Amino acid sequence: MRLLLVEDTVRLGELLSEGLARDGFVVDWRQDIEGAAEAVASATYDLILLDLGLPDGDGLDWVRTLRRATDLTPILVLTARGGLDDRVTGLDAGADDYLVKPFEASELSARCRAILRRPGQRMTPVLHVGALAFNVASRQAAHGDLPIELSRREGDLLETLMRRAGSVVTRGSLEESLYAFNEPVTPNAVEVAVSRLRRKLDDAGCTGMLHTVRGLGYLMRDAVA
Amino acid sequence: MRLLLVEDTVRLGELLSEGLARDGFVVDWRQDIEGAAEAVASATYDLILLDLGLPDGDGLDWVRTLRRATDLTPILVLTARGGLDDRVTGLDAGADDYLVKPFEASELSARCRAILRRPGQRMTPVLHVGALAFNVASRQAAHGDLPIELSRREGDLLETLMRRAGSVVTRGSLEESLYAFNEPVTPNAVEVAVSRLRRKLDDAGCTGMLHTVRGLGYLMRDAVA
DNA sequence: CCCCAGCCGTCAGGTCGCCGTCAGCTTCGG
DNA sequence: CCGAAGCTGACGGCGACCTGACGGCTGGGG
Repeated sequence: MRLLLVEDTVRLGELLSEGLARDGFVVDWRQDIEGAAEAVASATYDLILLDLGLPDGDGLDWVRTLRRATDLTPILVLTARGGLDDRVTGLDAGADDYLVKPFEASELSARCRAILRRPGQRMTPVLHVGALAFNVASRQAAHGDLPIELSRREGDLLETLMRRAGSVVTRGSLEESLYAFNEPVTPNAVEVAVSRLRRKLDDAGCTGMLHTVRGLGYLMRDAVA
Repeated sequence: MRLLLVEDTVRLGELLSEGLARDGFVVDWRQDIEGAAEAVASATYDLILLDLGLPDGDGLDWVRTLRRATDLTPILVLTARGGLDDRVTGLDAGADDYLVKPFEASELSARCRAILRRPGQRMTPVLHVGALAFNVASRQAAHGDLPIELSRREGDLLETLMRRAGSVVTRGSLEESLYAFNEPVTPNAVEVAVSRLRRKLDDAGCTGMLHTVRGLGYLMRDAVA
């Protein structure tokens, strides 16, 4: 789960980035609308956290721009203004939810999870591919009744692959969803992660579900002949 | 997906070419506007990556020229100048997006993917010819329900043939869409690729769809008696 | 604070599939 | 029946991918 945090206060930005990262999110942090627009153009986010009152423009205008461009990424607005009017304006502009400052980092994480879990959103609590299941909230995988212990990366990887089960996920695309821009990483990192995940799946009896598509990427699908 | 990279710095050009190639793009790299214009005249690109500040002219002028000639290939401008004015000028000239240096190769790839995925979809997700289908995104082919495993080249080849199904595609034209200029290749390479593709299609039951037109090229069409 | 354990990114060496080349064969037109 | 065009089996180099080993880092005890 990759988030874009747009917040101009350095102190707060750092704090929130850390808190969210600690809760397992991959976070890109930008400090103005220009930077945010750039980030959105370069990567796909599962959620955008947007502070209003940015130095280079009105955040809500940006929301409208995004929506006009048919970008449906959920947006959570963070603001000090808590009045009902502001709230309505925000939701009208196309935001999905509001969180009024001040709040705890942990509260923010919880709210993020809630939005991502929302009905109609992309997050089903439990993903299934054949006999393989992955509980997104608890980060637990299982093959039938047999639980599979996964590390954080392995879980993230499995999640993205399962979400796009049946189609090829490019290495670049995986890299994008596993790492923020400020985490430089060799291309090999993804291979290694896949290798380790594959081993655990195999050990659990899920053989032949995670395919390599040479020159393109990886493909998750139910083991069919 | 074939890209034209226009960048005069040798070091950077090499780096980006490699990075993009690694992410599955076919890349032609030119170092000046003259070379770029030449390339555009002789091949069709899915995206142009244009550095400004080239030795033989202003890149933005070239963009305007292209647009005036109704060439709508998406253009991503790479530049060190990040000011808002420059940005506006670039977009006004007809560029589709801006990426400010310095950036990572992986970031560039991501941006390319984002642009290519943009609405306006120049690309039908699934091509059909008779019972034969090819999913351009997942690079998977199928005859009815039976999936057909294709290598990268085979997929590229099938894609071009299916896109022009019903008309003869010359060997030269195939060569152009499969290979970048800097990949020297004997004419026989295409024949071999066709041969291998034909075998896989035959094995999957798609007999007699891929015809040879002696002296001209190849023709893909539904098998009719 | 130190130590230990697990995670994970890096590296290097090995394996293997892809595909371009070649050469010999087949097909086709005249 | 000849020559040119096209086909295809064999081969080999290259590079993508895999994986075991290593070590920096982090988080949790004690």
